Amino acid sequence: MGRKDPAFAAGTDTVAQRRTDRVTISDVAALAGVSTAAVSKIVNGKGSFPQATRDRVQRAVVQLNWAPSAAAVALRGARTRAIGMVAGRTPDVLNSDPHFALLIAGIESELAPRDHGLLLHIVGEQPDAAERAYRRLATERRVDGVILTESRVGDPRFALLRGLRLPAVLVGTPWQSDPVPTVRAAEQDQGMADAVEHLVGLGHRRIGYVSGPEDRVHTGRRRAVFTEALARHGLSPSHLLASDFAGQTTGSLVEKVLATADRPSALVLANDMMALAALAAAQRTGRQVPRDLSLIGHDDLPVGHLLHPRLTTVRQDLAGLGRAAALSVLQQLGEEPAGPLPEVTPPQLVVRESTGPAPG
Amino acid sequence: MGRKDPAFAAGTDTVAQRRTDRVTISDVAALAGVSTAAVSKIVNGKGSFPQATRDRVQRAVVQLNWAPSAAAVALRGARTRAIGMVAGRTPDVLNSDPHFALLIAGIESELAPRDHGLLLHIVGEQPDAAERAYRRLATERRVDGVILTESRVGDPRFALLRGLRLPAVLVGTPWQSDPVPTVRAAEQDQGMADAVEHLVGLGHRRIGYVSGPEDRVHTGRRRAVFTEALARHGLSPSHLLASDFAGQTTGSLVEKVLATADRPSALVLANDMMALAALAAAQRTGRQVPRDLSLIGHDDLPVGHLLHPRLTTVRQDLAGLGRAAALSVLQQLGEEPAGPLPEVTPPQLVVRESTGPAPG
DNA sequence: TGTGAGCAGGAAAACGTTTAACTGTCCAGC
DNA sequence: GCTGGACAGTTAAACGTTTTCCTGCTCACA
Repeated sequence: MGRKDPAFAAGTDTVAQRRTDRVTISDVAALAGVSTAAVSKIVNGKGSFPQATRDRVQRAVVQLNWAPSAAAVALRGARTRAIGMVAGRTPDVLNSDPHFALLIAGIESELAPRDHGLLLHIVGEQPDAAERAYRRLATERRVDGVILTESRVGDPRFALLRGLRLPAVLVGTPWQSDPVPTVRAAEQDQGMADAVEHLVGLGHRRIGYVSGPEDRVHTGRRRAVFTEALARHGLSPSHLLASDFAGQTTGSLVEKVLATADRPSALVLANDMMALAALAAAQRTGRQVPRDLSLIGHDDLPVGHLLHPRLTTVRQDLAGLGRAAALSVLQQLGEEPAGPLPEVTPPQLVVRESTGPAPG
Repeated sequence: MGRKDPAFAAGTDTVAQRRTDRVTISDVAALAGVSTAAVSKIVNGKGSFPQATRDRVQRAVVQLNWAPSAAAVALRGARTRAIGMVAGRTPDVLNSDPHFALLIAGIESELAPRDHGLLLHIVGEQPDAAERAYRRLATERRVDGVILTESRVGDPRFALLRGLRLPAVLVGTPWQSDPVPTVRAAEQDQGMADAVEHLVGLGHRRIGYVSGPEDRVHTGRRRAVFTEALARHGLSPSHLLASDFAGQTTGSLVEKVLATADRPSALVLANDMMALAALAAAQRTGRQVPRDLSLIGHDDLPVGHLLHPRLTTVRQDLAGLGRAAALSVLQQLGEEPAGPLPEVTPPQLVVRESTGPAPG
């Protein structure tokens, strides 16, 4: 067994300490009676070796429980086998919007089987914090590529990452025509358009939209789609509100709007948590959903169909987006054969119980 | 500028390619006119150098936008500056339980300012998947330490990590007396006990408990606390149900219980999402909360006070736990001065609107 | 004039892999 | 008998840092 262990020239008990220390490829090589090069090639399936040698090496690997040091592999020029993601949100907003969790789950479901890690950085809202994070990720060569979400108006990250030569993929709609690879669903506006059709078909005429933060690219886009869809029926939005993603703000905003005389009979909201807040606000002010007010959310988070009434919403295939994004970076890295990415299900209106005929 | 660049012996345009490649410490050294050793010492604040030299080096660093390669630093024996976390849950359960997001946010809030990364792995529920993930993290030396959550009955991870010599900290209650460092709140059972007191005080006598999966350590513990608190009033649980963490299961379980003749008048649930599902189930079967049924959740997730009625719950300081956990690993690594960890607020009953007097 | 301290900084090894280039042996074919 | 090729590996360089000794040099002081 341990008979073949190399006895390096070293201080007497340094060796002892060494032995209990991490096991390296040389230990494996010594135990298998071959060179480190042979071990490396065999575990990486590179050269051609007789079965007997391969077995000896494999046994040694298992016996010593060896795995190549990620640092050494990375240094040697191979890959880090890690993908980065920087979330530019404050912790509590992040928390109240499970959107991220779903996306990350999708990403990991592709990364994990390929033995890649996800290096997550949650930085505050300040734009330079995110930039610093990316810069560090790149110059320290901590990751092979990054996944971006929530592109913003005038987003500086694309240029930054190009400059840093860090492969990247954006989940969502890029700002202008940024040449960064992008994953998104086909017909991505259809869901929102359908939502408007649905409401108009139910007789609603006073329909408002509560958007997320203005600096997100999708905020403007979705609102535009909303407005255009209304325009096709000769209508215009009764209210255009901008909230942040936190439920509290949305709640009081909605309460205020509902208190006015020209209140909407239906509200479309930028995500499901905002819709949940709106629902609560309506109930709190003595209104019933959908009798007095119809609500449509966005994303189709699991919470939506636990509610009473169940939430009508525009389903987004967040996990699918995450999966596609992960595969896209891996393709750029040559870790995954090129080819079409898996389909991302287009946004789709899911009619449940929070929408109904217009009152009166 | 580039005049001092070393001209390595190499093919003609290989050099050109090299130049556009990543910048290394030698480039900085050449530009500043010193050795790489000097650069290293100066940026790490080690030796003593005259201010002029320090300035030259700093300028060169900035000019070339250099940062030490994480791989090289790690290989040299310093730290990876990354902490690992393995979530042994399926993606959709992870998603429907925002508990994780909050914890992660807390962890990152301490890690980020110290330039540490969080390497996240989401593996399925199979126990060996998690074990493999830890093993890889350790043998590949990808992280300096790990944070564990959700200790399970007979949890093999502690022994595993000790064997791997990977510093670890557990968030929550260890199984038996595992000698792994642990962060948890003081008086961690008080919240649950108060919940029972609260219900009994409102006149409830038929009180049930809906727990999470049996293999979690806290499942048994909380249920025991629940049962004991009832016993102090000469009562015993009217129902003890075990659900998973998914809302669906809980919903149908609660519907079923409410349909029986000996139904409880109050229900305590293992987390807020389960309470939300229970609320919906009650409403769906025509019952009003809290008139016909009182509900108490656990964790105090933001969603709880967006609901109608607002959820009475046992608040847990998840972000605080995350922060303390992060600091605890950093202390073990010597990255953070030893000292008391920040206080984690003890679990605390937050009475809101989902609990009321017992009916009839 | 010699000596030692203190300063400013350099040379080189080490960390653990991967890989290009090479070596030695054996055998087939001419 | 010699060449060429396949086989079964080995040697050594390279990746980019950090760190442990070093080496000159200057200057004060005996």
